[in-house]
Amino acid sequence: MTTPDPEGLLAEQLLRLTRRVHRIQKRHLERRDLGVTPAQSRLLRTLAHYGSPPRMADLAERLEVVPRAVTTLVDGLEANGYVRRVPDPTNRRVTRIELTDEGRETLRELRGARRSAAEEILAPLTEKERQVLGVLLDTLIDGEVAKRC
Amino acid sequence: MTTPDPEGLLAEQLLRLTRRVHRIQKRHLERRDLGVTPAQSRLLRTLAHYGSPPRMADLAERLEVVPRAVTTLVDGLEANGYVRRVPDPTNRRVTRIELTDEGRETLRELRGARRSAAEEILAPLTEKERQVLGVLLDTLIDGEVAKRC
DNA sequence: GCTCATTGTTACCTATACTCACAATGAACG
DNA sequence: CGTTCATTGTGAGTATAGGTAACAATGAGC
Repeated sequence: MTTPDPEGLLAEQLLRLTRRVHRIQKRHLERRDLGVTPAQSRLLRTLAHYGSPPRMADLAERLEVVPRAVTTLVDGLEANGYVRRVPDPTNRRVTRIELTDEGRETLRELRGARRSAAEEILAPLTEKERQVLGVLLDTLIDGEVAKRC
Repeated sequence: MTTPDPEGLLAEQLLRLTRRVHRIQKRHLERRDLGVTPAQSRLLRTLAHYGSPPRMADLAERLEVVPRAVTTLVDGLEANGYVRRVPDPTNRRVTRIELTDEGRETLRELRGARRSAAEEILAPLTEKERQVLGVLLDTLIDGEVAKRC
């Protein structure tokens, strides 16, 4: 457009794009019919990065949401048998979240959904442009984290 | 990380960043205490781009949401006196949405909120990097639009 | 042993956007 | 003219994602 306001526009673009990412992601997830919402998918994916089952609080921090939000997500995933709450033997306050075999299987299928969704979104960009975009987004994300410390 | 999955990661980064944009935007809006939510702010801004008052349907298309969603947003803005619903004399089905003087005033204040929010988000990037990011995001957005036609 | 911090959860609220159904209106056409 | 069909906005209800506040159970420090 002709607005002399690149900064405001950037936020606008980001939001607009993400609404789209959400929609596309949701559609690809629904197509697989696994009963997994985008946020649950994200938690599942995050879970796979841990060596040993993390605590709820760990997940909350990693996902950048309040602990209460994690409870709801885990509830849904547990109802579908994708994760399991296991009590920590050394500290009875904490519950650790474990991927079930079914959860691992689902994760594999989700990877396909994620890939096709990403491909659909990023289609207009060349490989090189995608790399640049990745670096820029990383900078933004890390910048924010650094500020907090 | 070490995940050999740049495409899935990009979507992830985008979503993560936008959650943050949302939070920051919301905080900056609340600070001004204008009773305007992020989505309402976006509608208000969109409204300013029209020469003559658009129809609800126009706004829905521009905002890329279903018409029903616009109703709710306009309800909120109208309750605060920022916009006005005016019947179209030539077609009694359509309602046109008009910015009030107060709405225009609010828009000016919002610009400040938007700028400071954007500055906070984009702080880690140089001017040049911001431009590149803008172009890339634009490409993604336009690519999607082009595909639809 | 008392106080205080940590951990997850119950209960509730908000924002955003969706579908479906519907009433009012306009347009097309026999 | 009237019948049919498309357009336009909205009521009703739902889903997703997140947030706050209060709380009970537990652990840690002194």
